[in-house]
Amino acid sequence: MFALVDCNNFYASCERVFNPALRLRPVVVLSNNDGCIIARSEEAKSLGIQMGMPEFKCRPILKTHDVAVFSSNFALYGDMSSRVMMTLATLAPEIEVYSIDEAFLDMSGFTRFDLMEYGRLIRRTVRQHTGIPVCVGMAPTKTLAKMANRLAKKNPEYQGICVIRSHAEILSVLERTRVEDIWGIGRQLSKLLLEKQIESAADLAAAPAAWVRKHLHIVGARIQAELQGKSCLPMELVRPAKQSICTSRSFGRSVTSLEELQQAVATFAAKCAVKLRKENALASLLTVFIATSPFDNSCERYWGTRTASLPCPTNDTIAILRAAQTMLDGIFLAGRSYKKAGVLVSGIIPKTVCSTTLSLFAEAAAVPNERDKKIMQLLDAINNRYGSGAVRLAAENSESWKPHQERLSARYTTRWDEILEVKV
DNA sequence: TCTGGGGTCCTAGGACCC
DNA sequence: TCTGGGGTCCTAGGACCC
Repeated sequence: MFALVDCNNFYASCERVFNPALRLRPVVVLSNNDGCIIARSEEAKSLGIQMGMPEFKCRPILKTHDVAVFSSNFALYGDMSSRVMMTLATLAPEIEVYSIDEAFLDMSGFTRFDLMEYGRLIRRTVRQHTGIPVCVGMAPTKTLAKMANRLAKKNPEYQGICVIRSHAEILSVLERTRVEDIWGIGRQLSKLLLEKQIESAADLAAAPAAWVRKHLHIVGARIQAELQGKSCLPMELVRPAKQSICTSRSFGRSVTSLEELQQAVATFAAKCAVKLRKENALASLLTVFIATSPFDNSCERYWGTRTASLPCPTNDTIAILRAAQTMLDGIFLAGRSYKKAGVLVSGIIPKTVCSTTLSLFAEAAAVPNERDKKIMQLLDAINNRYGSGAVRLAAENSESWKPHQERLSARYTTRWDEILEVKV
């Protein structure tokens, strides 16, 4: 048995934990740059505010119903997430942190337990330790546990818990779930399935296996097996090493000059280097991209991107930043209004493996030496202690392109100086 | 005026190896 | 004229997830 524990309206719930006045108000949280709605409390959902809606389009509703609107505060959500996960880790022998607000628990040893009762314990404990409401779904496969969780969320009479175990229970849940609501079936696959009159999860479970293998490939075949109660997605207890790391932002305003783009790209390159060092890894490929707005029809859309291999795998801020600047020169076109840029590092290798492999062109490529490594260590140490951005390269500058973040709440759990702030 | 960010896996096809 | 079998690596594109 697997349990899927999923936080309810996670970002909105985080805002409420530290600001109890919000309990009586609908709450929404915006994406970066205060662009789209990415989280809604139940009250906000029932006002008809859709996930992913641009904020400016629902401004009238937000205003009329006195909705509390927040910029996204990832320092807060990330820390709250780890509190929830730490609590969950005490409630099961194995836990897989699946996303910022979800975790699978291994329930296979709980055969003698009343799982409903245990689900209530999980909910109560997480609520008590963190203030975050969660729902719990339990079933013999991960896909079915996801489905159970969804039912627990959708039907108030379940009181946040849904356990499916017997063959009859599985069948009943499959019949009540449409294909597009199955974990792993997105828009394209739903379309294909609906054309074939496969409309419910029960239909998919009963579809000919060869057809599923052919049209939905291996991923679909696994989903089908899971729906039939055959578990083929095991618990993943350690997070696999990252294969790519991306830092990108939409700009608060349009940016036209190369100089401003350089400042943005420098900032993103430096962020990628920090993330690489946190992963204890080196990157061998670097991608830089810049883009105009996809929504601005008054001018031609431009998406400039370039990828190059680094002379020598590295996580050195200065080396990555230099390479990124050169690549930016190659894709920059004057006379455009840029709205977004980003830096992506890939070809990632663990530091331990690579430290012995030298580039053929090592001498020419200015391999990061001991001194550079020491500088990076100091940089990280200072920023860890005094806050990210306390020390940075002069090339990093967000003056001109800084994203909007006008409704940011306090970082209640990670900053002493903000702990008493409550903005409503 | 205003529209997010960060990932993964799979497949197909080409180039290449023995 | 006839031309096998079994692989790897890389990339682009498509699909999905939160």
